[in-house]
Amino acid sequence: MGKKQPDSCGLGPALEVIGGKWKALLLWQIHKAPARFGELKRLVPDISEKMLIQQLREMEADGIVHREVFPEVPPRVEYSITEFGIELDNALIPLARWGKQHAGRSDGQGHGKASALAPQGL
Amino acid sequence: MGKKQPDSCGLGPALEVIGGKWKALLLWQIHKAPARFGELKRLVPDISEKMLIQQLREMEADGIVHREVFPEVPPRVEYSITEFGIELDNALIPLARWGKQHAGRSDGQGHGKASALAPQGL
DNA sequence: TCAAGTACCGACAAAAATGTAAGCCACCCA
DNA sequence: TGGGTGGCTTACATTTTTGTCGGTACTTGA
Repeated sequence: MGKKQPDSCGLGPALEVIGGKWKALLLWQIHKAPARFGELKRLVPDISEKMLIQQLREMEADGIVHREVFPEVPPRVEYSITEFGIELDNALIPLARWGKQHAGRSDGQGHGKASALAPQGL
Repeated sequence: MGKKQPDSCGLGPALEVIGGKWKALLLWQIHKAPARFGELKRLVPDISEKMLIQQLREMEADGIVHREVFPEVPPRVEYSITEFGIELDNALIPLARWGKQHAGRSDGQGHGKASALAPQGL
């Protein structure tokens, strides 16, 4: 256990970092422009606050977004993409392109399991 | 609902196709060489037969792998990668590279949720 | 006849991811 | 004093995903 198999590519770590229902979308938004909590909430209306904060925290822990608190009044927290996040974003471009090109083959629904992993407008 | 948001990249469809715990690993194996059911079971020992067949079926439905039955005795079923699958594979290369390069920053564990999405030796 | 191999199917259950709803704290405005 | 905003936190429930285990149909070999 914990042992890597000899034939491993780097997809495991990568999918851990952008996998799930929201991360890619959030990275995409934050990449377009830094945004504050409430702003992201508006940009991605279907996400719950719990998920939003949770994903943001994980992305911060993974070093792909940066969180900055401005001790103003009213309080302001801004999330921005890091260098590391930009690299990830670039690495995602070909994949996004593939998805875009070939979206809509057996589209509409895939095979009845379209909700938990990456739905929305990604 | 079901309406696409104006600012959508192609990651949604793509992540539906290779997201989850096993698909990337399976695609990776099948890409290296066509393989039969039992062979894949041996190559990816931790997957259950149910998951194996389920993922293979979905990947077949998504057009990234091809399933061919040889009416021999004993029966033989071979899974191979399609053109479409190869394109996906290529689109995954940068992501894999990113993951490989940066695996092991806060590694060992990410943030306590390392099992369901892409674990193993990807 | 019995065991073993191949490629599955399907009921059920555990685990993981996501959602809901309520509340907290600090501050402003009226 | 009450209500509103911003950025959260927490407990609990639901949905999705994955796993376990047993069974099927066929055939070869002992």
